[in-house]
Amino acid sequence: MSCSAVSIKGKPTSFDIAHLTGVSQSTVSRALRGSPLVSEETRQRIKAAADQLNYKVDKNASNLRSQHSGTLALLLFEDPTADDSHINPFFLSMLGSITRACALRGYDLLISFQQLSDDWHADYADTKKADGIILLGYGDYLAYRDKMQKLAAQGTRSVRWGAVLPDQPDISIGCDNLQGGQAVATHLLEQGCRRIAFLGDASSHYPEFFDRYRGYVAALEEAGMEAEAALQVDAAESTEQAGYEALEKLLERKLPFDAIFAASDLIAIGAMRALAGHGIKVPEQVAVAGFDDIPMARFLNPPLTTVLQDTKLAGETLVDNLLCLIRREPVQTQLLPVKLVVRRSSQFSPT
Amino acid sequence: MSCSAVSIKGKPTSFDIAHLTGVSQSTVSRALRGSPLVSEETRQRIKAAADQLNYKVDKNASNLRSQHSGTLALLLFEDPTADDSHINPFFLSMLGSITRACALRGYDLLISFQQLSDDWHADYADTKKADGIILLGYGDYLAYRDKMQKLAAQGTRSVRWGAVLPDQPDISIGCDNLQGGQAVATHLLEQGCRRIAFLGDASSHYPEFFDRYRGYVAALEEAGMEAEAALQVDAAESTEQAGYEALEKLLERKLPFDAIFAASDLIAIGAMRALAGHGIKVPEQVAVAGFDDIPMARFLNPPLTTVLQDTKLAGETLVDNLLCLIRREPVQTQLLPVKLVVRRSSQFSPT
DNA sequence: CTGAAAGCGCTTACAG
DNA sequence: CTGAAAGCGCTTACAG
Repeated sequence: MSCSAVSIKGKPTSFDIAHLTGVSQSTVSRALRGSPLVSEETRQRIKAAADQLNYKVDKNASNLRSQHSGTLALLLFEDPTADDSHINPFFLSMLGSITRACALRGYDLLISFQQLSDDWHADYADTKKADGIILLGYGDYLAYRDKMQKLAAQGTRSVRWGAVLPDQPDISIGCDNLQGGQAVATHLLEQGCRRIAFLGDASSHYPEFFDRYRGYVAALEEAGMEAEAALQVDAAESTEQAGYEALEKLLERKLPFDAIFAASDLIAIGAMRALAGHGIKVPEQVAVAGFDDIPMARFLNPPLTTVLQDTKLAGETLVDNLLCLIRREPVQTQLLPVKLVVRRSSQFSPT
Repeated sequence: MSCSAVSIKGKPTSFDIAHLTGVSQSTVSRALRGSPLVSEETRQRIKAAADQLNYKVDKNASNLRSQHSGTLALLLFEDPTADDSHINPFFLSMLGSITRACALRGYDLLISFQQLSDDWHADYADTKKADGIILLGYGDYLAYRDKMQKLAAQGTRSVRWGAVLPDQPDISIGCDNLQGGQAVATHLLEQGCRRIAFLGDASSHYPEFFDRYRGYVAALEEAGMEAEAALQVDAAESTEQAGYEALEKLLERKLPFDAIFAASDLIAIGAMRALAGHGIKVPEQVAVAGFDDIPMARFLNPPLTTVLQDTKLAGETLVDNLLCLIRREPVQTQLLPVKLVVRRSSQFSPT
């Protein structure tokens, strides 16, 4: 089909619209950007012409000129697992809510999965492809802390999902891991469990797990008990495999335990598999609880007691805070509420 | 910290690097792009200076000039569910593999979730933000077919995940749904099931489901049986809820059945919940199979027999084909192999 | 309310 | 192998 008005090769430009409507190119630009300087009648004519030619503003040109991209970048850090096909469902859920939050605010989203070990090629901000960066993922906090520091030093605007720490170089949003951990442990104690093992790293390398652990310790202390170091088993990666191995390690210690508090749902799933392998019944003999409430938690056998993080709110908060940063408005680190979700895996009933 | 060589306000440009190294800006650009026209010695000097100033090529400028963006866009279509928080895990998995495939090929990826009902604002290509578009998602094929046609007419390069159809306006990559459906039905027949219900739309509105249904019909015919229309129940959306409702509808028909072939795993999960609600035992009384092999399939109770689609290969194929299109190389629609994964849910054992 | 003009930071013929 | 220059398609002071 040929155009009735002007014959144009390739994509039309604002000059084409200008010719077609008999105004200047500046006016076309203003009209399409919604400038109040253009009369309504002119704007309508211009819009009609733009529609007719299927004209769209070239973002590369407008971004170059106006020096912002209307785009955010999401960097998802993965454990460098051999099997690269599965991302922690919790982060997938975060990714979904961040994508939606961006769209609602008129921003596009670039995504990138990064191996923590790789060279951090978060060039999106440096190359002006994105106005700011959202960091997301598990991984050794201390290992990428200096990278965040570098980002901040370069003036890159970024927010991070993770533990809110006193000495951090950036803005972070996280859920109340401490309170979540405390809620889980309190619940398990209420079920009658007395020897609760914790599966997950409890060091400043993994501050979110550490906070969950601290909450667990706090709950025990509140109940007049003391946390036993031998009942904590590292599981740095938040994977099923790490959970499986952590439980095997726990069993090797030959200590009695009647509950498992896994630092994440994936770890809990692995632990449950290991328990089943040893013929230990969940929840009758050993109660189990996780953290995250990933979609499959309710479908497990038995359904998993866990802590729900509101990923929708989390995504929105991350995006909103980053947009504040971009607009140079003041922002603060924030702690989001969590909710204990009780399911059958914690219905402890020793005989 | 202040720069030792030249004092610069804001981000450095290629002119800054040129001044610093005593060459022209053109040479800086060539050197950084790896042009063979630059001597190795000069290139090294320029690279060193660029590193020192932390210079990065402005993508908006280079994209504008060179007329391509090095970016692909992924449009994920969602069922307009009220609860907007969950995306079908299968597509999440595809999203992961597409992201990785893009990264490996040096492309960035923009993502966007789209409601099928919404105005299709796939402006990424028109606005030059992306060189091409990947379409992904369930939804009424006929409802967005003309939109794809429009995309193609505008010269937008795009590939779609979905059924490979004779009359389609675009390039699509899909798995062999027909063979997958046949494999499931054959397996259920081998388990001794004789009255296999199909849960899922079987019309050209949902061509992937339709192909799975056709495979099921073919398997029955091969066994000398005929598909019974009353044993097929629509479940247009691929959601747990749709599966639940489909099974309730099936039960209302008061027809005997001994197996459920759900057009997707999510539908199977909903159906299993409904079966449990009626006290019907899976797999003893009714065998169940799904399609997709989403991560939670193996954790269900009982673990779900299903059809694995190789999402890694699928993502790579989509990206590679789109890149071919962008380079104006010939491409073809492709059918990817599937694999039956047998788990306990199909261990039919009537008493 | 509108237009002429400068310029965002590159890439790439063109000329040497 | 290198440089001077044009130009990608916009936005936005500046002048009216």
